[in-house]
Formats: sequence, C-alpha cells, structure tokens
Amino acid sequence: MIRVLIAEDQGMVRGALKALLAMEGDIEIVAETDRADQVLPLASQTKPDVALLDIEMPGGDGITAAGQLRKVLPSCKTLILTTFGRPGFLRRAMESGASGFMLKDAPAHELALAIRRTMAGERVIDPALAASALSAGVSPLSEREREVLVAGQGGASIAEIAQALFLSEGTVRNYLSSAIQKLEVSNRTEAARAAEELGWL
Amino acid sequence: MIRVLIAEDQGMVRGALKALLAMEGDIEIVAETDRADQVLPLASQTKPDVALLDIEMPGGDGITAAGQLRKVLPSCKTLILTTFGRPGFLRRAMESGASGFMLKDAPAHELALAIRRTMAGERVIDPALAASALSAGVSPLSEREREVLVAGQGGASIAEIAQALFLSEGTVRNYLSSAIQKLEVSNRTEAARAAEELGWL
DNA sequence: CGTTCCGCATGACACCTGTCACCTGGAATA
DNA sequence: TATTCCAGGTGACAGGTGTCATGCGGAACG
Repeated sequence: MIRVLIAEDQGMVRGALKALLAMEGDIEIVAETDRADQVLPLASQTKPDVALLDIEMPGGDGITAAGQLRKVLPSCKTLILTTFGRPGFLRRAMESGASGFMLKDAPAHELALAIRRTMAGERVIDPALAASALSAGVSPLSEREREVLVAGQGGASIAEIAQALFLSEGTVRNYLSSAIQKLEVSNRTEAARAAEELGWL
Repeated sequence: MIRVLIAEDQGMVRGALKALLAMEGDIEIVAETDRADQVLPLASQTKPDVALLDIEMPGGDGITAAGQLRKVLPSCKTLILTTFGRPGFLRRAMESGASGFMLKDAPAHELALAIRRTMAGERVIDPALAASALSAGVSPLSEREREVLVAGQGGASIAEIAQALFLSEGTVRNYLSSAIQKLEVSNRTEAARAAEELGWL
C-alpha cells in the first residue's frame, strides 16, 4: 500500500480526491488537512510515503511545506497538485525539493499513475507545463523591481508604493519603468499581471 | 436514480467529483464536460435531472449556462458549484434560475445531500455565502460602467478600451470616473479589483 | 589610491487619467 | 408638438505616470 497525505484547502475537492484514490487498490489515505501549517505535524505523525500538496492554502503555501517536509522526513516524496500552471511555481517547487508537479487540469486517472511513479522515485512533471517553464525562463526582474510590482498589485498609486517601501517616488517610478520594459508591456497593471502569470512575484 | 450532468473544467476535479458521486447508490453521472458551451447540447441529449455547474469555464460561464438550460429544459434543476463566494455571483445565479449554490469549500459529503435536496425541489444555498450576499447589496454599477471595467481588467489603456467597445475615449473616461466614485476608490485598477471581489463584473 | 559598478535619488518632459461642465440627438412622455 | 430624459460625446484642466539624462555615495576590485 502506498500511504498518502492530502493537503488541499477546498473541502469538496479534498473529499473528492479521497474518493478517487480510494478506488485504487494500492493507495491508502493516511492523513488529510486544509492548512499548509498542518502538513509537517501530520506527516511526522503518520509517516506517509507521498504527500499530495496544493499550493494555495491558508497557513502558508505548499511549496514551502514541501521544502520543510524534505528536511524533516526525507523518505516522504512530495507531489504538488495545483490549479495554476505558473512556470515560476514549477521552478520554485522543484528547487525546494518536490518530486513532482501535476495540474488539476490533467485527466483524473493520471493522478494515481503520478502517485505510483513518484513513489517509485521518478520525477513526474506535467509535460505541457514543463514546456512552458522552459520557454519562460528565469525571472529577469531584480529584487527591487519585484517588490515594487508586488506593492502595487492592488492598484496602489506610486506615492503609496513609495511610502510602503520607504523609497522616494522617483525611485519607485524608475523601478516600475524598468520592470515594464523588461516585461515588454506598457503600464504597471499589465506588468503586474504578466509577472503574476509567470509566477515571478 | 438521480441523473446528473457535471460541467467543470479541471479534469482532475471533475474526475474526482465523479468518483465521489459514484459512491452514492442513488446518483448516476450521465454526462460530463469541461466547457460551458457544451452544457446545452449535452443536457438536451441526455436529459439529466440535475446539472452541476462550475462558474469559471472556457466557452462561457456557468451562470449563463444555467439561464439557458432553464429555458430549454425546465425539468432540469441546476446546482452551481464554484470556488469563489462572490456575493454578486450568488445573486446573478439565483436570478438566472439556478436552484442552488454550493462552494467547493464545503465538506464533500454535503454535495450528495445538496443534489438530493435540489432534486426534491428545494433551493440549496451555502449559508455563509447567503449572509455575505445580503450584506453586500446590489451592484450600483450601470451596464456600461460594468463593461468598461471588464474591458480594462487586464490593464488596457483608455484608448484600447474605447476601441474595443466602439466608444470615444472621453466617454470611456466618464464611465470609468463614475464607476470609481460609486465604488469609493481612487483609480480604475482598484475599481476593477473591488468590483471583481464582490462579483459585480 | 582610483576606477568602476550599482542602488537610489532628482528634475524635466510628454503623455495619460480622472473630473467636471456642457452639448447633441433620439426616445419616451405629456 | 413640446418637454423631459438619457446615452453618448467634447473640451479643458489638474494631477498622476512613464521615460530619460544625470548626480551622488558606498562597495568591490584592480
């Protein structure tokens, strides 16, 4: 039996995944949670073979949880299962030691396959996402540019961003300007969206 | 047997829901799709008793689909099952003739219950969401103001919005301005976010 | 030590945005 | 027919935004 932990915040989806996996003869759900900060305690208690982690969760995020899990319980493989195919997410997940990365867009029957392959030590990556991650490359944004974009995400004015980051307004304008050019868009709203889509924020 | 149609774009979730419902003895999945524009043809072909619809889908949205379905196949009840508890979504769903509105946040076992109650003619509504819908009120935006906000969501400039909507730039500015005032924010980015959060777009 | 980066800042400039007062033509109503 | 209403448009204006050239000081490096 493959012992699996499920971390997924939406109750309906979590329950449904459980039902899906329960139909497989060789898979057993040994723990489930809706919070990222519950992954570590639950895992060290139940010692699963594979942890199935969503990224967007209250109490933290699945990528960070995967990194911690790898340190505390190296025998447990982690498989990220998430909604958004942001190339940056894939990159960060892999760097933090996840064994696989699947999208909820993929057909349901692939989940059990992915779990078995992860269990066997393979690195399972959604092929479509892998391709886009390769073509998207690494973020060209400097740390400051990233910060400024994040601070302005909600539609804040330059003055507000400057105040929040303890910079002068002119400096904020310059970072914004260079970010806009690097992303090849024409204003900061588009820049924030573009960076967000690629998982660069 | 209750005959159910499932419309949900994420393959993994759709398959998992299917597995979940298959465990119930009195529920039968007669059709499934990942596109909103497939709901009508599939429903008229398979005559389900209940249609389970997500809102965010390629090819349209679940609320519009629910409205059309009600006209074409009045015997079929519709249950909206979606991620976001935007008060405006609930309101529009109810106005377009949906029988129920559930959140994916709810526990999994409630889904089968909700389907049975919908089948029995009850209107099933997530209680937490119903409360916030009452407190949020109706959208103050005129149809035009809404259109302009939608067109500008991705960060488009006023000129681009005007072109897309066949309006003059000045008119777009005016609609935007009045939307910004109604929503009590200070620019169109914030306006779009605020309206989006309340489900008014 | 001097040079070279680099992060941060400044100021100027053109252009974009948000606000406002006002105009126009068509539909509804009296 | 005259009146009113309203979606849409115009033009002006203040302030916000994006771009650019330039300056300053500290850290790294020869």
